Amino acid sequence: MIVVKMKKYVANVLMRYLEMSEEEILSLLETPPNRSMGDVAFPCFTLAKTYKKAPNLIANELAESVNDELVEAKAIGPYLNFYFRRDRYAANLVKKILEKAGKYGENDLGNNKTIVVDFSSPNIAKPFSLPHLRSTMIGNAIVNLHKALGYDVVGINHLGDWGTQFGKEIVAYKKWGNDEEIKKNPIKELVRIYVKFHEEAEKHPELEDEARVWFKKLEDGDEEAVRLWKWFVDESIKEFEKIYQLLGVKFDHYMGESFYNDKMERVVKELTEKGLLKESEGALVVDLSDLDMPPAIIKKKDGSSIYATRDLAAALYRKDRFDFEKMFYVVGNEQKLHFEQVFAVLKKMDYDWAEQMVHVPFGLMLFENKKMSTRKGTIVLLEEVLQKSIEMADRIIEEKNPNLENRKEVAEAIGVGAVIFNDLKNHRMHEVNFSWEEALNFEGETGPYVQYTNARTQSLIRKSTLTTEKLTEFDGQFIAGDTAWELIHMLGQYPDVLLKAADRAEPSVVARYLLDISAQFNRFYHQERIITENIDEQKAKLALSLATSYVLQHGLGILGINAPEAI
RNA sequence: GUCUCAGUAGCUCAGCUGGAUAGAGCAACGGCCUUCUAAGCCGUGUGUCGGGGGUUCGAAUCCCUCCUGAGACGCCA
Repeated sequence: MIVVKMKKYVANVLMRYLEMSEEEILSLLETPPNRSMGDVAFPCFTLAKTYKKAPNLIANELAESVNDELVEAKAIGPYLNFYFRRDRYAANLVKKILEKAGKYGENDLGNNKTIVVDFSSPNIAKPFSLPHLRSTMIGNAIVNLHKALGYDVVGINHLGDWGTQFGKEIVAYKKWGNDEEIKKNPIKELVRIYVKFHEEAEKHPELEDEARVWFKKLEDGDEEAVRLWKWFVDESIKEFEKIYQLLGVKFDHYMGESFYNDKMERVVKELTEKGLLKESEGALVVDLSDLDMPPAIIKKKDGSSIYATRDLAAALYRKDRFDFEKMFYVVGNEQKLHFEQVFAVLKKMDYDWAEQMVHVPFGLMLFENKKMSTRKGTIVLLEEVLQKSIEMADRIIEEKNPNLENRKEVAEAIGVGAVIFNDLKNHRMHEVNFSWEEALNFEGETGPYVQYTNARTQSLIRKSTLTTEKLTEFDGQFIAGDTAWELIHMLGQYPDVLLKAADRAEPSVVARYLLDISAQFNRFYHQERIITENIDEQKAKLALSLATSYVLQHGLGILGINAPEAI
């Protein structure tokens, strides 16, 4: 038997002595704070009531009776602590990881069921700013996680290519736009006139009405409006694609809001038939007061659509087309209420699959402690951040490893990796206050640190005379020392790390884990010589290094970060 | 005002869905490159876990309440 999950194994051992199910025991098992207290701990507090005995007595008695070839039980106070036979478990696990190679940690839990992830979704005619990085990379990680768990994943970029802002953009263009500039530098010029629109609208509120008129024209298919809109969209997508390529993010579909233009009547019709629509202050709304929510506006008083209508149309369309098991919306927390309303409306329409939709919110990204705003021109461009980071990586390579091959590619991988990792390492709900210093830091808890550690494992493999194919049999006693053992203990948890990250839709779980693995591998590396004279010893240690490398590369891959072989 | 989210070391943050002495990184100081990449490793921490109640064998973690900050709250997305 190949044992990967320590807790599962211990639970099965305990089942021989206790009248509890595997699940019950598993829910109680924990990992002791340090390895000298064992590898898995079973707290006996809850048994005290049923056995009417003090927990430490129960632990003692169990310790005496438990007898197993792979695991030894010892009582420490009220805890029953299990110590695995290190050499056997180590050889076992590392062998298993090497067999699965780059697939260790994956499983087929998803059973090819479909999930849809709606992410990134930048707004047309606006720059790809730093806050969009969050939706893009969190969404990308959720896509990768679910693929690794055996789901069919459909990634959709729900581009913000429709809405009143295009009315504003058209008005601004007609008043202040400069064709030459737009051709040269589309997004920059479009933003300039958009910002100007808002400045002017402060003084002349009637501009807002003009914008609404133009948006209505756009919805009605007015030739000029459509032509301008299409132009803005095409220019914007060109710029976005450069960034997606740099980030290594791909979508199965670009289906922006405009895609649902001809699908919204169905929503209105259905809502009407189901008697959910009512008029309020000139608009058509779905009343949600029974759920303590403000009404969802379906049609504005001028008859034009609004984002809730489009989101409803999109949900119905996607359910029809993809028949998803689950759909994730990776959108900022400030839209929480909006999604609650959309889900609530679907439920009122009697679609029980509304339960399968989840909003995955994340905290705002701030700059100098303030919300970034296109209107106010207080945004940090992602492109600029990536370029600076890549330059920084290149400078460091110049300094530390000037003869590196593929230097340009590596600098890109590290520079981009640093920015992505910096964004994904913290809990997604936290607000992130962007700081140049932190984003361009490559030491400590950073992407480059993990990439560096992986490059070290690769370097060992290159240096060794052994080939990786020969690493199938080795003696676990050489990787049973304290630092190696802690590393092995952690490597064994990777499958659960992926499950947890997917369950919580929380990429930072993976990022944190990779930092821990890296730190532990580096301790091992410094403390023990890996390429030793003793070939058996070298075999075992190299196998552990290779196993570590598989996990680091896989984890970085989940986060959407490249892992160069040498940096 | 109502709702949501956050409040852990000087700074940035972890803390396994209630457990054994609350941990990392940054910054600071001191060590470690004639042997596997120093983007590294080792050492040095007096923390009211925002305050106050409660739940229980046990609370940073769950409940209540208050304070602070951010965001949302019908025709923007």
